Amino acid sequence: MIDLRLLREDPELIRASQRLRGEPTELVDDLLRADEERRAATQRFEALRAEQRSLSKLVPKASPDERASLLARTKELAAEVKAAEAATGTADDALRQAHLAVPNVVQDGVPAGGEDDFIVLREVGDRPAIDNPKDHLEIGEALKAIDTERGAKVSGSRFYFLTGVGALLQLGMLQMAIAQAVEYGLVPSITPSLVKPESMEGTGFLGAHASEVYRLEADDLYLVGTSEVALAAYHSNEILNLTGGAARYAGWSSCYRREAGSYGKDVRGILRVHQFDKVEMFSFCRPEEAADEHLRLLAMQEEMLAKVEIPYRVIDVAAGDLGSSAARKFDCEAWVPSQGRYREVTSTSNCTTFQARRLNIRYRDADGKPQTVATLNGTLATTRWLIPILENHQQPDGSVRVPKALQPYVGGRDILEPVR
RNA sequence: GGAGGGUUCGCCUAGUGGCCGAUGGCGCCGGUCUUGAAAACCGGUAUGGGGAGACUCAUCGUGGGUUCGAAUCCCACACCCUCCGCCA
Repeated sequence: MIDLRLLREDPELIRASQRLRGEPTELVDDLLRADEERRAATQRFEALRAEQRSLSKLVPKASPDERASLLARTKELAAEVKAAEAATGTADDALRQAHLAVPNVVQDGVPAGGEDDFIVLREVGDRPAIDNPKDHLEIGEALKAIDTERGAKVSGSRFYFLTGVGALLQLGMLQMAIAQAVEYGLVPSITPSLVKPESMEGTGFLGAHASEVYRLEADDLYLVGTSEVALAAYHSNEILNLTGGAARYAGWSSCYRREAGSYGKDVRGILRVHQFDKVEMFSFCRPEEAADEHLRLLAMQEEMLAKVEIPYRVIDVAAGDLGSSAARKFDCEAWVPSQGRYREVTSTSNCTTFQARRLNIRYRDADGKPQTVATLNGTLATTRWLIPILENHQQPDGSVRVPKALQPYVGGRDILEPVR
């Protein structure tokens, strides 16, 4: 939810952000109107309520004949108060709806446009020269590391088993991510995969992406698509102490996505699956520190990519391709030799105060006054990384070289050999 | 799944219809005293909304109801705890 004070002071700023996203500016005017109507309704109610309370206090002191007329008046007032309260409730609901409809204000410098209008900030690493590169599934099957056939047999399409060195590789990579996170002072966390509706809603995943989310009808719980959900809601309705700096976490969880509407897209291998594992970073910090914090998260992602020795590029995602909570988003895309192009392997978003306002997460400023925190998130490692790791490090004989930094996390193996 | 107990301001607690936004203790902050600290004493100590402001409104788990008036009475729900059963 955007800051209503900012909206009142500078509605044009919000309209400009909407234009950058390619979203209607009318939503901004709807919100302004709803805000005004709610304030008017509230004032009406409060005036009536104040009168009711002061008259009510006179009742016990009144003489018997005064009392009769007083009671007549207060009885009338009670009905008016009730009506005014109902009107306030209606206005509140309308405001909330209008409020939820407006996405976060885009940060200065974000490119305008949609999915293809990103800006490439840099390309890092040398792409390996591989003749007729095999794709990750072919390599993974030869290593007996990835089994999508049995995944489909047991659970359906877009499910898979990681076995043998495949399982070891994923566990090792995620452990390396946690180790790096700990090194930088993040609190390692294993988070719930099932969350209540308010947690899902608070993080903004029930808006445009509601159809992406698995819901357990019988228990009214949702399967998270990322531990961002649980980590964001972890401090909901709290006032954090940020005097020692940002509160930072690294959450490890399985993630679940319905991938509705992506039929026929990336069906081969483990690029786009219903369940995967991920280590996700999450920061709560002062709003004025958020842009720097964002760069810090990006740097940690790049450090991880360097450790697994895969070429990648960093893109500044265009406004129209941002999630509703994000003010800015950087993606790292790894080089995938079999496809001859870059594919997203990390994403980091600065949600400024947008997400925290909905989740009611605050800190105390220098004057001791509660203020809304900024939240940021970013991928540190995920199942998908196995793709560029296997493909970029494949050898002509079908084996796969293990990057040096990863070797200690896979039992010291430096090479993964095909299983015959 | 069954039975019982509970949910009040950071923590503990008082409060059974108006004097209650709410008692007391602990904690915390400030002050006095002290070479310093502790102790003692004094004062302060929820959040959100509206208003230029004096101020005002909301919030005692949540939602409804009764009443001129609800932390307090009634109904429903949620959550927590204990015990029994079941499962792992």
